[in-house]
Amino acid sequence: MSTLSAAEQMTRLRKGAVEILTEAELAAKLELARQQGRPLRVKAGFDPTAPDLHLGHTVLLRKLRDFQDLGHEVIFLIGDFTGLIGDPTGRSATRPALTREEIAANAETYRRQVFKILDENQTRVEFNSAWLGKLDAYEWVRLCAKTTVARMLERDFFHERWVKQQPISIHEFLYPLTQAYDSVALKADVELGGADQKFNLLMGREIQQAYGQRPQVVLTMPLLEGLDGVQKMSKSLGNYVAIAEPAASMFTKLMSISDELMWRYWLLLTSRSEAEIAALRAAVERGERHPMEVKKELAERIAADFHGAEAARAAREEFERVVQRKQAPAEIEEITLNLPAGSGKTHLALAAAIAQAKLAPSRTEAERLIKARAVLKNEEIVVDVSDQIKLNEFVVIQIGKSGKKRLAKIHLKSG
RNA sequence: GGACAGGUGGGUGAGUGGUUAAUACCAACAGACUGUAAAUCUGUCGCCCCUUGGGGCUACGGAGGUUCGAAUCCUCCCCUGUCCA
Repeated sequence: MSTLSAAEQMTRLRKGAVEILTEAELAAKLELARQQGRPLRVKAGFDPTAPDLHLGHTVLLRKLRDFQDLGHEVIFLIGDFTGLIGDPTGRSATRPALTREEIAANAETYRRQVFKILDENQTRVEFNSAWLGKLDAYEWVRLCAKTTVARMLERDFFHERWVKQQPISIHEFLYPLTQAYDSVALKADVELGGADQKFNLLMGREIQQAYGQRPQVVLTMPLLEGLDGVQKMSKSLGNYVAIAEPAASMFTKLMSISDELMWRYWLLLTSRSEAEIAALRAAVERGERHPMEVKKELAERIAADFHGAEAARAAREEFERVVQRKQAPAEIEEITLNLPAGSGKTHLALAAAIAQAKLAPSRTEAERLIKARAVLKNEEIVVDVSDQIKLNEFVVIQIGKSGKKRLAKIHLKSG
């Protein structure tokens, strides 16, 4: 247990949080925990729908880590049962339910990734099917009886869909209800979630009380904006940085964020205190620090969290060499393409080669890129749409600007 | 169970028999610019084949039908919503 006072703990826990409902209750729980030497049970649920975690997920994980550092018990709850329902949050349409096999595979992927942030020794991993799967019909009805349809329709996205005459399936109402029941089953003292989870988290408080428990404290974290700085980071929008991706790619992507967004990332993705970040920002505004340098430091820190300081440093150097000085990268992927045997062909259209090498999604798209003067062959812009590669030729193909370019060395062979 | 409305390309959403691979906006991709950006401007934005121009194929919930020709008309089916019970 931490020896820090409740007030000192609060300072750390408040950093970056959107809301704490209520702060007074949390302070009281922290104080009680300290006196009794009993850590708080801090719960956060994860939908096993996204097999790859990205930086957006780490905002919450980092806050859980804060609790761990203060000596509290973190319950990493994998919603394998609720995954069968499909969380309707943020969707205007019903989300397809996952199969048991998909959920199991995704849950495993989660486990492998979260301990880059969380301390494995202080983390209890639970699956909510353990208790939800055992509820019988009688108990389900009793659970459903603890809230009302009107209460459900208060939730913004249900309300929106209701007003817009869009479908709402009954089982979607079960999602907040089951998530709330998880808190009952775990006797959670605190539950963390994204700001969009507020309704579900508050439902937990109500249902806990209905089952005669002390309500959990709700702590919500912001949804991290994606690389575009506007929409929340998500895989489907393509504006994300995955935890599992290579350091160099992480670094490059992070360098592409706007200067304004950089401060959000400093706040939510690093352990720097709010005071330190404010000082850094002031220095940039006074012109003492160059935003690019500060952004590099940010990118390097984040890359280091997942790949270590050395790899992060290398990623930075690679970025400086390849993107800033436009020099060739250390390694170029080599792709070998085969001409059909016996076809008698001695060359392949460049556009076709690009498509086959998966540097572009289709040949049509590859031709468009050539027409847009975005394709470089051996460092020269390709002007001819019908350019070709000869048999046994090696060519270095580069598409797009150095920052997000696709690069490969293509070797055409007879197969 | 009855009455009515609707299902279009990644998204929103036009289009009611042919000049529609399908208006517009957003997203996406590329080029210019730059501090690596962001913003802005420009171009592209179904797939395949030959190729600086053209050809073919697939597409407007699903299956049939009418027609020289259908996203557009007809029939049946599936899905969604509203009102009534």
